[in-house]
Parts: sequence; C-alpha cells; structure tokens
Amino acid sequence: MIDIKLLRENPKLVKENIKKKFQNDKLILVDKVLKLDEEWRKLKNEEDKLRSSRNNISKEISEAKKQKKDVSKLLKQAKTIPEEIEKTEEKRKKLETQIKEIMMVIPNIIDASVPIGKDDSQNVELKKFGKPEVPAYEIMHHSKLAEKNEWADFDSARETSGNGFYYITGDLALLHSAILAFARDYMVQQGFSYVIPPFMIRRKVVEGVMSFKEMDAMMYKIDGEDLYLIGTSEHSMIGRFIDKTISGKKIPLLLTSYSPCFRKEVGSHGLEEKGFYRVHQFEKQEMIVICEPEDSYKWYEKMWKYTVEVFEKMNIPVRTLECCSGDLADLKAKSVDVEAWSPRQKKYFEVGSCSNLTDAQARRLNIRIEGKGKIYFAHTLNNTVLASPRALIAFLENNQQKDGSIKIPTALQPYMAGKKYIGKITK
RNA sequence: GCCUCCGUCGCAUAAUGGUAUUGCACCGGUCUUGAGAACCGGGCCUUUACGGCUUCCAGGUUCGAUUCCUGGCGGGGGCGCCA
Repeated sequence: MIDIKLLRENPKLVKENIKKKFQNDKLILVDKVLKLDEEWRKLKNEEDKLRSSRNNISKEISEAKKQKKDVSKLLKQAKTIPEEIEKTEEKRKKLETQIKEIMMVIPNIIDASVPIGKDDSQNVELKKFGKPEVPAYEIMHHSKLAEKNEWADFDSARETSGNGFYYITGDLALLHSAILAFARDYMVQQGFSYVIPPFMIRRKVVEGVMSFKEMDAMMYKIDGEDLYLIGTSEHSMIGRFIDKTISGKKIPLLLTSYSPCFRKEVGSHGLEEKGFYRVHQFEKQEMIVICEPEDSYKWYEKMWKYTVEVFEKMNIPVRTLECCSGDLADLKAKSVDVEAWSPRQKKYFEVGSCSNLTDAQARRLNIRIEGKGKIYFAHTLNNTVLASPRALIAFLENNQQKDGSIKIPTALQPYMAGKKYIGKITK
C-alpha cells in the first residue's frame, strides 16, 4: 500500500510504476482514486465543521444548564445536527472504503534497479554459487531413494490425510530436523533472535497479510473457530506488530522464526507429482527484519546471502534469480529467489525468496517506529532461511554418492549424531 | 468450557452523562564543554482551523458517552478438563 500523499503529489510516478509492471488496466484507478480523494477531503471538512458546531452548542447547553436557564430552544437547534453529521459520515465512509480498496491494488513503487519484464520467464539470473555439476552416475529421484531406504511413506499418508501429505521416517526424518536446526543456529549466530510464533491466526490478521484471492487459495480454516492455519510464519510474525509503534532503540528487529506451514495449493497441478516438491504441509525457518527506511536495502543484501551460505554449507550449489517488474507481487519493491541445483533435472528450482517490502506492508498494517522526535512507518523484509522437506530434495541429489548413499557435510554432522553417511548402498 | 470481576498514554491514576486529570518514565528542543536540573513541547486526520478525531474494538441511547445498554476481544480470580 503506497502513501496516498505520493499519489496526490506525483500521480505520474505512480502511473509509470504501474506501466513498468505491465498492469495497464490499473492506470485508470489512479485518476479515479484522485477524484474520490478530493471528494473525501471535501466531505471530511464539512463533517469537521458540523461536529465543531455541535460541540459548541453542546457547550452552550452545558453552561446554560449550570445557570438554570431554559435550554429547550438550544436543544431543538442541536437536534438537527447529528442527522446531518450522520448523512455526511455515511457518504465519507463509503468513499473511504472505495479509496482503500483501490489503494490496496495499486502496486508498491518498485526499486529503480528492478529489471523490467512481463513474467517469470524474464527473471534475471544474478549469480551462481558452487559448481552445478552433473555426475557421471545416475542421480536417483528423491522419492525413489526414499522408498528404497524406507525413508518415506506416501501411500499411508494418502490414506490418513490425502495427496500432498507424507510420513518421513528414520534417518531422513533425522536429516529433516537436522537441516532446520542447523539453519536456525546459523541465523542465531548472525545475531537474529529466535521466535516460535502461533501456528494459527485470526481472520483479521489473515486479511491484513494477504488478499482474499490468496487467502482462498492458500489458507486452511479451523471449523467452528475464528482461526486459520498459517501458510508461513511470516503471517504470525508480522501480525505481531500490527498497529504497534516500536521504540527506535529496538530497531532493527532481527527475527528468525520456525513454524510448520500449511497450504491448500489450490489450482497447482504439480501436486500430482510424487514426492516432496509441492506439499500441503512443510516446516520452515524464516527471517523477518523490521528496520529504519534508509537501511532496508543494506538488510536485503545481507538476508539473501545468509540463505546462500546455509545452502553452501550443505554442499548444495545455488543461484540467485531476480524477480522482474511483472513477476513482483504488488507489495514488494524488490525480490530475489534463491534456487538450488538439481543434478537430476539439470536445472535450478526455487528453495527460498527474499523480499524488501519497503514501507508498503508497514503502512498497510500500521507498523511504525518512534524515534528522533518523530513517528514514521518502518521498512519490513522477509526471507526463507530453509524450508523442509523441499530442501531435502536438493540435499539428497547433491550429496548422493555413486553407491547410492548420502554423504553428510561436516557442518551437519553434529546435528546427525555424528553420522557421516546415511542410506543403503544400492548400486 | 462455565461463573465472576475488570480494561483510560510505557507504568500508575482522576473524572461516574457536560467534552480525559495528575505523577513517573520515555523522546525532541532550549540552555550547557558535557551530563543533570530547569523550561517548552509530544498521537492521528484534513483545505493548519481559537478545526476534527483519540478512554480495548464495533454498534446503540443522547444535544453531549470514559461513564448507560448490546456484542466482540483481552486480562485477573474461582470451578472443570488436560500434555
């Protein structure tokens, strides 16, 4: 959500930004909202004046009563005002709703450095980390490998819970916990504070953090309760700060959270594919930063690097792929995906996403900083440290040995009870 | 889940239908070598007006609601259930 003042003062800039994002159908909204805003201000002024006269008459009544004077004439005069206020207020509130609806869909001003492009096919590779190698031996699909080692039971999960669920068992379950714990500790070492948030949130919080469309496609609702299962800990983490003014002394807030994540994944066909790639339930270590407006790009650069480092320590080659203007969600000013190398598919796949939302999310949720004698909107950022079981796919492929066993990188061994290898030798 | 009491700035507190009081803390400014003291100020909105809004939230009654009524949310105490 951008500042309506920016729209008032510089509608041209807002329109240029919309064009950059190839959302030309939204261009008319700018003039529409300007008109509505002008009307709103007019009504607001009228209303203020009406209230002012009501307050004055009320005062007169109060004083007249004290002096035991007759107030019937004043009362008669006063009675007409509330009706007028109500009428004006009704109109104003209607306008307010319309304005807010439009402001919600006007995209955040993207950073000047964002590459211009229509959709994800025009995202730009920034840098490769590690060598994306394809070994001479065949890399087994993770679900086949899991089956051979009795590391997963998709068939039973389908019976108990449905497609898109899984049992992870034995050493793979250990590894799943290990990589999450490793990711958590890595972030703590970088100075982040560890948080376990609520895994369910109320509707009003959900509405704050996503659109109705997203809500329908993602969120599971608890029957008979005003509660939804979170799709990511970002929901409850950022929800914690709705309508809060944070003391400048506590800024930047560097938080890393763990949570299970639940997603309906409505309309995604990838769910048919066997394995861990697209599932209804996963676990994620996340990072959230709330900082001074001038520092958000400094944090943005640091944040995606942390993810790259975590994957490097797990011996997984990655690359960064910058979201082009058309692929950028409306709240985001800049965003980069971290993708892991798949030696089996000979291509990269998404394992994390780092975004700077500048002040758009903070304005929408009313998250402010108090300091230097001023109160102003914060900048907010979020990034995946590691999501499992998806990260396990990359792990099992890149650490797979010629004999079919899985080598545990040194950094992970303490989390795996010292084990250096897991898995049967199958070849 | 039930019964019961309660919700006013970060904390404490006043007003009990007449337009939110006071103290402490915090922050900014003035003064100062610096700190402290002292003094001035402190949220939001708009067309900056001796303007409007703000007593957990949403409604209602009223010329006027912190005060009365209804619902929600949050907290304390008691009972029940529970890893």
